[in-house]
Amino acid sequence: MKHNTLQSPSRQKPRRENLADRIYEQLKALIFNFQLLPGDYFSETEIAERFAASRTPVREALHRLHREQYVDVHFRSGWQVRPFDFKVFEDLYDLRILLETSAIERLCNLTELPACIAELSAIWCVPDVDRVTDMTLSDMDRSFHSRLVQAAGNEEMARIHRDISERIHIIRRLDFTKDYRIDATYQEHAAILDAIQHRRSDHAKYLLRAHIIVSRDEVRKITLHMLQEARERHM
Amino acid sequence: MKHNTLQSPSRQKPRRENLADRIYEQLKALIFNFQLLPGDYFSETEIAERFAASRTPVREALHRLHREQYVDVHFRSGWQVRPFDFKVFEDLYDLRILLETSAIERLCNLTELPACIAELSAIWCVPDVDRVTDMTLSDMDRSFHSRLVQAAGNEEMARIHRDISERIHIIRRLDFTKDYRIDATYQEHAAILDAIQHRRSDHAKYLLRAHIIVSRDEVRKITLHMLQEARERHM
DNA sequence: TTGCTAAATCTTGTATACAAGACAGGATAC
DNA sequence: GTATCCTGTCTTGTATACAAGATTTAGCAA
Repeated sequence: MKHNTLQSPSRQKPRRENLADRIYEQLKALIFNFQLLPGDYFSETEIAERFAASRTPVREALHRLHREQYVDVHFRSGWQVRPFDFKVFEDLYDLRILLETSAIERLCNLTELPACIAELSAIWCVPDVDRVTDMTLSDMDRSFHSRLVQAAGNEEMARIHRDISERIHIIRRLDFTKDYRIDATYQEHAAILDAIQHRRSDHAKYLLRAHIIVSRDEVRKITLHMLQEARERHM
Repeated sequence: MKHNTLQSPSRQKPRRENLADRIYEQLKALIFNFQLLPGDYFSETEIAERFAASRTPVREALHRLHREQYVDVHFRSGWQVRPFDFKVFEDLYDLRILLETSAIERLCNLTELPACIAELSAIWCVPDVDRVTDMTLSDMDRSFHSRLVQAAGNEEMARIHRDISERIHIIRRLDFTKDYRIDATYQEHAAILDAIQHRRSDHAKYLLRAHIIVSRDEVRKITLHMLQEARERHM
């Protein structure tokens, strides 16, 4: 193979929108919205017809979703939305706790905190009346935790944290339908930020762990509830 | 879209070998062996001709390598082996330390250790003469650390640990060319296993952290050395 | 009704054709 | 000499055709 037959492109192009990406996003949305249910079988042709595209970009999107554990491919027998696996979510939550407490540890060892922390405080450490809700609380919560990890400066940890947060998000959203969690979320985030700003590492980690475990337990209940409902539907 | 137009395939098929997977592996090998150098540009057609295949499976392999951070795609301007980024490897090492110390912590809290730990001891806690070397030390080392994380029981952590270990492996292999590291590796692994078996969590974590940091520093030196050589070649 | 066989249908995997744009190099204007 | 524009070549992105096999279903026998 000849090397360097291509010249170096002058600039990094902004990866203009392509069909495969669009289909990827929309397909993921279908899965997130339970329009494609865990366990459902479908074919590339079906998806291609639905999006008025050819199989090529659909395949690219599906293989990407496969790598990200959302769907499974069966050789010459179609695709399947990966069924919920209870343990996977438990494991992902534990991994989140690990990454986020590590981030807190690192942040608390800094003499000067990144500007990002002050920005988070401006969002979360506010009286009730100043609370903005242009995002859903679910998205705001995800953003809070992601930015916390990002602020610690390890890009790889941040990238993985984003990925697993998104995977959890499928089921996590369902939690925030309950109003009483809104106040609690604000208070808990504010307390965590406060502890970080006072460099109380262990306390911050303790608060965060408790905060995430509440989520995990809620999700556990939701999962059980969904399984129950699914069973009833099929009886 | 009609749901469930497909019936459930009776069995999980063993995903028979396909061309895209083969090309993916071979392409990764090319990158690992520095036959494709970081920074090199190439096109899908070149790769396809080299492997006597069409662009379709090549594209699938390349997109997979892209998601795994090995290559970059430039819109209508070819592909590029992602240049080495020093900080990425540093970050990956820190993530490894985090995952592995977490695994040790968990293992040390078990009343009964998984059988896997005894198996590892059988490999690493042996006198010099009993050392087997059917694998390269580099592969054995990777296997040791992966199995340690696997033993802790969190599948997601184990999966991510495997992925990052593989990414580090590109450069990590170069370290084990030095003979004096062989003895050290055996001793350090044995010491870590011993500490785990005696439930000395903090000590095991301390040993492991030191063990990985040595690797990281070696890699750092290698990277600097390679950069130096590359500079000299281009002068 | 039940069980078996074979063809018809449908699936993914792969090769190829086409489209739209990026890039290099040369011609041209000045 | 220098800058600009044009054109040909090469690139990836997308659509489509074909291959090989898995699944289903119709048909038939007992």
